[in-house]
Amino acid sequence: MLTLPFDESVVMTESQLCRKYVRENEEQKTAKKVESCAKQIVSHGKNIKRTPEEETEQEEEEEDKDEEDENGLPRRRGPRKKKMTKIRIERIKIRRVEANARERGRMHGLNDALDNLRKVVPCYSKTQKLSKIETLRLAKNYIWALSEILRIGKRPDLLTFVQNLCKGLSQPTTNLVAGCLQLNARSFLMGQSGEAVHHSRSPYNSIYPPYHSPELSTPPGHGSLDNSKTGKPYNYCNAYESFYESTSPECTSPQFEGPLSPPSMNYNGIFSLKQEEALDYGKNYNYGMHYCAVPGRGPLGQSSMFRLPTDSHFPYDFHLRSQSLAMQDELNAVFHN
DNA sequence: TAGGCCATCTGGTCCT
DNA sequence: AGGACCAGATGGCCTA
Repeated sequence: MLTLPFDESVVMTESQLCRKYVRENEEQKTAKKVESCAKQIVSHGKNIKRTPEEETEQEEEEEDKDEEDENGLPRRRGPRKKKMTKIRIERIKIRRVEANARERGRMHGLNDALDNLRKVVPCYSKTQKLSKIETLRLAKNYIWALSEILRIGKRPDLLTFVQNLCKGLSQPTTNLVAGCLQLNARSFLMGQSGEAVHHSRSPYNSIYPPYHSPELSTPPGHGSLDNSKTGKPYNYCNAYESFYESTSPECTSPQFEGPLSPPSMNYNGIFSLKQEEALDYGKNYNYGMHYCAVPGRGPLGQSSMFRLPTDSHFPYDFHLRSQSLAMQDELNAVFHN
């Protein structure tokens, strides 16, 4: 019946520790409540000089004798309604208090699991926590994006990756993700014609040449999505489909076509790929969360981005061989402020 | 001050 | 009977 989670104590965060402290206080309060209820029952039993068991038996005997209902009609068959005596009410109260404590604990477990989920999705921040719903949405997008990478066998560019992550997320969360990646969130905006607007000033620009889209470039310093001017909410779903000609994660789950190994988690809760070659390139290169996206050399929005031949040799294309571990650290720092 | 988010309480349902 | 799970209600806190 009880399903215990795996031992998460080793990854307990400050917030979890704080919550644990609060929890312990609550447990003490609950214990006091139960104790007081129990005392009431005992005192009640003393007053009437009968034990609760005797009380119950007595009640049942009385109920057996009570063959007529309040209208004087013969008693119907079926489960009898037990009288709500004081002692029974107190018992119900105790059960309720205990049930509340269990429910609280259950919700705490759920929140702990959510905290752990927050740690393995991009943009984990101790100071600015994602809400529950946003965490779930981002996690879903993240899984979907990684699945797409596995399915296609090639890295998308950073901007595309972030766009996928942000589908369906609220504007503040989108801004947060953009901020984490030091991307200008405006670069997510698509032109009216559905053309991608991109000019990202990302950490990767220092390694790879930026996209060449001078006609679409946006002045720097606009760090937030601003849909108020158009009056229309930005629809990432459309953007996505214009890129990939595929269903968006908002619509369907990815179709796995091959026996790909799912991403595994390392001790940090970071996704990494199960691949033997990784050893050749040093120390389990992490992907995904520590996504070391490299902008494609072509223009963003190039629909061939995810349309590689399906017989491409995954995971060989997958290695980020040219990336240094130092760069990985830098990117990790970006994702985990 | 309204709205979002959250924790908690509560009663109902299902299952063991 | 009792525990797990769920969803609705409620009130507190925070922020734009």
